[in-house]
Amino acid sequence: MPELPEVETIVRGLRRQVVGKTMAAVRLFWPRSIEGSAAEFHRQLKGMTVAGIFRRGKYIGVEGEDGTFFTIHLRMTGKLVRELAAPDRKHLRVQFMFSDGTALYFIDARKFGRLRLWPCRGLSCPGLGPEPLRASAVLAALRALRTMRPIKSVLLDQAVLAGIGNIYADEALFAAGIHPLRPLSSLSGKEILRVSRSAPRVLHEAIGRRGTTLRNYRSVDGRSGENQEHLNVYGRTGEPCCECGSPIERIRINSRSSHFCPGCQKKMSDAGR
DNA sequence: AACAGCACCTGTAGGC
DNA sequence: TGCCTACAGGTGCTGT
Repeated sequence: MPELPEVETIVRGLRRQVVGKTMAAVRLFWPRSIEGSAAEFHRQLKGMTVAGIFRRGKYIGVEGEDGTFFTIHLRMTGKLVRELAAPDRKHLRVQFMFSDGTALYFIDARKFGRLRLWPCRGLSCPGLGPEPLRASAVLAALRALRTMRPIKSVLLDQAVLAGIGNIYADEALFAAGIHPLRPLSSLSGKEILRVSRSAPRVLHEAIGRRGTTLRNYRSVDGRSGENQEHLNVYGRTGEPCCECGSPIERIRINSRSSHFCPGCQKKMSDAGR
């Protein structure tokens, strides 16, 4: 479900809601949501006072005052909410009860989301690329790679850049005017520069709109995002492109949908743009 | 190296 | 209504 802008929105909400609170009780309704020992997870978290909340890529990190650190990855349908709405009840996987009487619920219809104790303090992780929020970071990451893989696959690779998912990869490529199947190594310097600028831009814009709500994403206080009103290609198969009017096409890349405008995103290099 | 296929799971939408 | 298929914002494994 959530990509970087949605996770960032959730993290900002969590900071306001749970920092400083103490977990009086933790209940695991679906223990497989916990990676590693569920018993150990429960033992470590009970009584923990939350000192800080962090984001790294699509991971949420929660640090306790005693240095305990755990992560939450929401995968496709994970949600963190303060209030348990009736339809969410059957998807409740983990419940955190705080000593002030408030609660935080981990809801996850498809059960893909994972919580786990993190071995070290902080969210350093050797498998994650840099944050794609600055053009210079994206540029450096793309320039360091030489591969014939499609640019879309590269953007989705969390080891290259951490946080971009299917929506924002498609939107960033549309904004840059680059076809998703173009091999990275075929991109000109100017084209690499365009992607490096468009990816942070679409992410920052989406954060400003508190993310994209297509189905079940909600911020911690239950609000929808607004970025779905501003998508140019994702989920718009057959609709006219806002720039040139061509019908948006959908193809499969690495078994995932890719949406693009055949008029604005040519398959061949377009040095003239 | 990089791909497809499948696994993990459930819900929803559309065709018949 | 039911049955079927396809599809979904993610990641990780296996085989080729």
